[in-house]
Amino acid sequence: MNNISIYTEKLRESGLRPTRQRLKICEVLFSPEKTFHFTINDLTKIIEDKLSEKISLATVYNTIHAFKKKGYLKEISINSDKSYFDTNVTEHHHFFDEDTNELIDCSNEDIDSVNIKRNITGKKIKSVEVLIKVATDNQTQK
Amino acid sequence: MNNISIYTEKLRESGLRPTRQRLKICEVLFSPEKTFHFTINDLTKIIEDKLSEKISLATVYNTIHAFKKKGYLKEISINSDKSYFDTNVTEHHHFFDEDTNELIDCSNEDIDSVNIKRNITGKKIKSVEVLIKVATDNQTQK
DNA sequence: ATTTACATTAAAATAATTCTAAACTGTTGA
DNA sequence: TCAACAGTTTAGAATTATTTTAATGTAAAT
Repeated sequence: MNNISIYTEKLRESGLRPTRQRLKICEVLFSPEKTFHFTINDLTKIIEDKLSEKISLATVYNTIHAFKKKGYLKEISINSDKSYFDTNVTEHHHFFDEDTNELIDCSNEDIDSVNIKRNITGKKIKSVEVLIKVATDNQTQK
Repeated sequence: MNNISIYTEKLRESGLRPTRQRLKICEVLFSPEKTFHFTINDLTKIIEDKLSEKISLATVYNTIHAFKKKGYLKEISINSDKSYFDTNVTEHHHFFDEDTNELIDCSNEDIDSVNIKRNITGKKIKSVEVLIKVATDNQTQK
């Protein structure tokens, strides 16, 4: 698998220097066939465990924010304690399993598009996100 | 205005002791005719400035969480840096102004109810929240 | 009144994230 | 090719939000 040249190209296109660290992070994030969700903590663990690479936490944050700004990642807010990121940057919504703290993608068929009948003067809609929290029946609402 | 006896009663009903601190917080949160949004920081400032009362930050956190658990407040996650709370506990959605960091309630007329066509096996839907991020046109998406 | 269980408090601890300033490295252009 | 510059990385410190701790205080039950 030599995606490295592809990632190099992509990074350069977006005005980001293709450094060793960024290429590694690209591999972790964009090589899997399926998109996925992660926290900075998850990502750092993957980098350390799977690839036996040591990338400074600050660099991971920098890179993730750079990728987010370029639109290669989406940030999803569920609770305040940490940020979740999504490698699926298409417009879509989420289920959040409160029992397992797991995020599940909604496909277009899962939910009708949200119809907003009001707008805020002078403002443009930047994003519309639906978050459906689920839990087993006996669970208290969080 | 003697809501104090009302709050005392409410607290007692929910199994919370009506302490001086809790009654003060009730006054700040539930006396205004209009519901509103706040962060813990906002609330602490209001308590210190408007009422010249000093309530320990830990107590504010405890109380807000107790009130949330009892269903007197809702927590809204927008970004990871802080939690927003809402004294409007009815089912409703929000606009979030990225320029001003302001939360705006959606009324029922503003948005059609969200139609979810999928369910997660063994799980019950606990909440459905729509968050519409807005910003002035020239603003970069956050 | 006393007791008891729940609350408050300041301060310390923790966790997520950002900042800093120095060292490093792609890239550009001589 | 190589020097020089601008953008990057890094470890560690700083910051911010929140939680924990352990001692003290207080509402309510006995």
